[in-house]
Amino acid sequence: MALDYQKLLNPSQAGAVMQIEGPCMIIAGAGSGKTRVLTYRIANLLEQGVDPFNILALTFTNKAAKEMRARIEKVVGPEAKNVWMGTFHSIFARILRSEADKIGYPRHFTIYDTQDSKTLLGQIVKEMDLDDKLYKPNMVLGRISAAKNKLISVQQYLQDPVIKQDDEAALRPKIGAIYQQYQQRCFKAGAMDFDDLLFNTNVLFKDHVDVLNKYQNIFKFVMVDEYQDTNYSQYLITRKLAAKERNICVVGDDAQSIYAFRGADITNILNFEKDYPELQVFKLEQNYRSTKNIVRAANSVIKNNKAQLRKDVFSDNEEGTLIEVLKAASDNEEGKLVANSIFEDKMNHHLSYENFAILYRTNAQSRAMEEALRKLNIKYKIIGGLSFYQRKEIKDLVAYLRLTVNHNDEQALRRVINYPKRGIGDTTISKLINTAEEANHTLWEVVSNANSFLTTRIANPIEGFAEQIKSYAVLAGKEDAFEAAKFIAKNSGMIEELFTDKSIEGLSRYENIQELLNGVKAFTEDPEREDKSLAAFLQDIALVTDTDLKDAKDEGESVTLMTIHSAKGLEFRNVYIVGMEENLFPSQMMITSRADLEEERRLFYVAITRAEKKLTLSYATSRYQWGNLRSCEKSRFLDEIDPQYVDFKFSSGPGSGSGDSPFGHVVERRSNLLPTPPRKTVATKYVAPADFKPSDTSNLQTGQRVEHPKFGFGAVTKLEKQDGSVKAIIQFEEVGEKTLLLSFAKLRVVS
DNA sequence: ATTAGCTTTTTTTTT
DNA sequence: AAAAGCTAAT
Repeated sequence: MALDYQKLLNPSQAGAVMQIEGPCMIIAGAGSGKTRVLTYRIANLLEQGVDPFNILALTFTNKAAKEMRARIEKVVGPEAKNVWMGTFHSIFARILRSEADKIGYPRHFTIYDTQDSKTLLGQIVKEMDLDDKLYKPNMVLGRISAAKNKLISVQQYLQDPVIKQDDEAALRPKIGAIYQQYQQRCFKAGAMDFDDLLFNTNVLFKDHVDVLNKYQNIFKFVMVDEYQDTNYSQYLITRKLAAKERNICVVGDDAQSIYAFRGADITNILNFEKDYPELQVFKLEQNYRSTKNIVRAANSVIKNNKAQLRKDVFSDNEEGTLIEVLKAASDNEEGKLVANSIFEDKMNHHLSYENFAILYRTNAQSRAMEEALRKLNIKYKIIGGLSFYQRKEIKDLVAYLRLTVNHNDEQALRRVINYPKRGIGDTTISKLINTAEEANHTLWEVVSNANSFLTTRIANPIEGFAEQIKSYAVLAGKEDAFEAAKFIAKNSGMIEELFTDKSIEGLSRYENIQELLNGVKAFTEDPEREDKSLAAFLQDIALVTDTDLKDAKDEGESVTLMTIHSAKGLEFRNVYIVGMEENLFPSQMMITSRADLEEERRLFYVAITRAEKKLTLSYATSRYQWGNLRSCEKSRFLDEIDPQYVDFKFSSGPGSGSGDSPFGHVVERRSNLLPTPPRKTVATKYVAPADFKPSDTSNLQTGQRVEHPKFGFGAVTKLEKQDGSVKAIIQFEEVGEKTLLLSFAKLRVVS
């Protein structure tokens, strides 16, 4: 049963789907059906008889991979399961595991997360007696990471005169030495950080041509989604893999490149044609997601960027409503306005909370939103933020598991060697590390033979600990991940430690451990999983982020809260972008260079184009930062939107940063809507008339005239009883029809 | 070696 | 506001 792609797709989409051999680039504007094209393209490959095992599809998030797999499965059936699909990191981690011995790593190497890397760097800086104010882990890691993403090895780093000059000019000449030490320590611990996964894949392909050959023959068709976000290291991997067959198809949108901070290099997409002169290019310019207003507004914003591929994204959808801008007096006020607006829209348009998303630049902004939503009893879910796997208690237990699988995992060992308390303090640990360093042993070798290095008094608890870990390893070799993890949690004393802590946090920590064990159980009970070992479980979670995790246990209808970065690739009917303020969005750290500012603008573009029907932007004129109130200016990005697509009625118009237009003094929308606004020059928080008192509305009748502190005067047109609560539909003079819940609408009956 | 209580620092974004 | 780091007392 062949699919009729011409019918299912528009001409450029169909073109991209039908073109299966040779290099191909799809420039896909936001909402242009990119996933659809990728899905059908793979379906088409399978239909043409390509073996699914010969297709490699690299996506940016696990979630995107999962989604695409599900969609392909719908079209072509279970064969889709065999397509190699995943993130760069997860696919190449898998390959590195099976080829690990070729580059001198253990098969069960640990993947250090960012926290592990930073901790290790901190430790190294301390050991090297360097100034920890000068060599902050964040900064050093950034430098090392940037080097790795450009495939600059330790040796090259130390030899390069330009790098040397740069570091010296920044008064940080020792970065190279730290890099060297860091790599050695990771290697000895049998650990790779995120960047190593890609770096070492390159090493593997460079030093072992036979291995490269093998994978070139496996991956006859290579596809890369979100190509604009790849870095040099990723670029080279795909180029090498595709060198033989030259069947490479990349999909991207330069306007949505938002990961430069992670080494993404936009020139990868801009220069793709140089590598493949026979390249075929398809442009998807029709947006099927959003209204005309939203698409045009987004275009008017991105126009301000200098560096970009020209394309014209357009929409044939309805005109749609104008973009609304809300101005609030504080971050909490902003939360209230947004929560109210969501509630009203849901009621007035009979929507589900699933239709709403609140997007922000930084995770810290979620708090004000959460509070406001909770007050209105609106359910919400937060994507990202502090991930489950970053919680202390989870990291502790995972450290035990990691250490069980890889005894040399230094960070895991240091984390749990004295948790729960075993009387092994900092001095002892330093001693162990020094001994390891001097004798050129790994930390584990010293720990498991403590008696030959230290006095029995101190050595005994240490060897006891080592014996414990060894026994876990024996167990893990026999039992599945769940049995092993359960035993380790109990035997290590962690369960007891947390159970005795009766504080609220202690309780939630205990529950989190249970939750993790449930996760392990689900893992081992998954019938599609062949390898149920503890090692396999750890591989599985090392690269899982919260963004991927959450929707697994969705609890009913709820508003989605997340950063704009996490929102990439998603869409919602109504979108709120909050915190539209200078120094927040664009971020303070991104306003000093043109390139950075342009990335922020692309981020704003991504945010706008998540919305299907309605977009609301909000900002606050003051905000709490580190415990004290700071005043804020509205974002320059607001003024970059072509004003014809914006409804400023609840805010000051464009160009008036400090509110000197006739309506500039309006502080928030309520005050503007009062029938006779007692306008004051000073901002007041609640601007309902001072004498406003809500009446008892339990006997409210249809037809009665009422006053509402926000909406002004109106008449009740209908009353609806609905499981205990009463909804009133009221025709207001100023703002039209609204549906309000009597239980918390403040109404005054006008007699 | 451990802990309580104090001071300092921290907020970009994610695989 | 909260977490992490530090000092002094046990």
